[in-house]
Amino acid sequence: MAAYDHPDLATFELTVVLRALADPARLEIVRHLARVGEANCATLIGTRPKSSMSHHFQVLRDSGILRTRIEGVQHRNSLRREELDTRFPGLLMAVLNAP
Amino acid sequence: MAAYDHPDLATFELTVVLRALADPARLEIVRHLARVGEANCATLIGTRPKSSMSHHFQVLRDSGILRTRIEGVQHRNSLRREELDTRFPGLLMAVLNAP
DNA sequence: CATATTGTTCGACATAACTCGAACAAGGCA
DNA sequence: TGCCTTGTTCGAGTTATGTCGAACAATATG
Repeated sequence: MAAYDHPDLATFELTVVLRALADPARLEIVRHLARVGEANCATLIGTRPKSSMSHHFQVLRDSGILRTRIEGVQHRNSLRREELDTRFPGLLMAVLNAP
Repeated sequence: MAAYDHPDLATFELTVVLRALADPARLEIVRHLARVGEANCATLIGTRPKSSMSHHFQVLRDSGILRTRIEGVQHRNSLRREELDTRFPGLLMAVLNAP
């Protein structure tokens, strides 16, 4: 498996990021990653099928919210916190702290 | 025209608010209101037809982002800043300050 | 009352988005 | 090599969302 493409910080679009966060499944993923730091896809699958999760990870990746690092067979995901904070100060924190 | 229903602070849903903000037209409306304080629908219509704008205002209203006050024939819109800030601290500011 | 102004509502259409099974790809290991 | 694990990709189906014209409602004004 080839490495993923991650968008550059300067190209993050606010509406794209907001749309990516505006889904319950993805919000759950983001909050989980905020707690554990890094996780592979499997550990994040609740009751949803793999293909659905793969889709959500792609949306999050394409928007710039997370990064996926390949290690063997596993794909390790983590938030791009510093970059997100640089481009959209306070946004991620507000979302993570929200009820 | 009867007064509008505005959702209660405690019922604001993060995903609903994010989805409402995740549209270019609505983001423009929100940013404009942040600048001018209050505005009726007509002054916010760019090239879009009235029915489209009415739809966007409804989405923003239903999510809790803005309030609409009826004064004669005009409907005056303004952000529910304090309430939004109470429920989602920092969120609106992050969105308004974003590039 | 007649008319203009402001917006809403309705209905239809187009497009985007989420969901999920099935097939596929790549790495690790016996 | 054969098989298991981890995810992706594809395709189809369903639902949600945005767009816009046309008709309607409410208020103000001549």
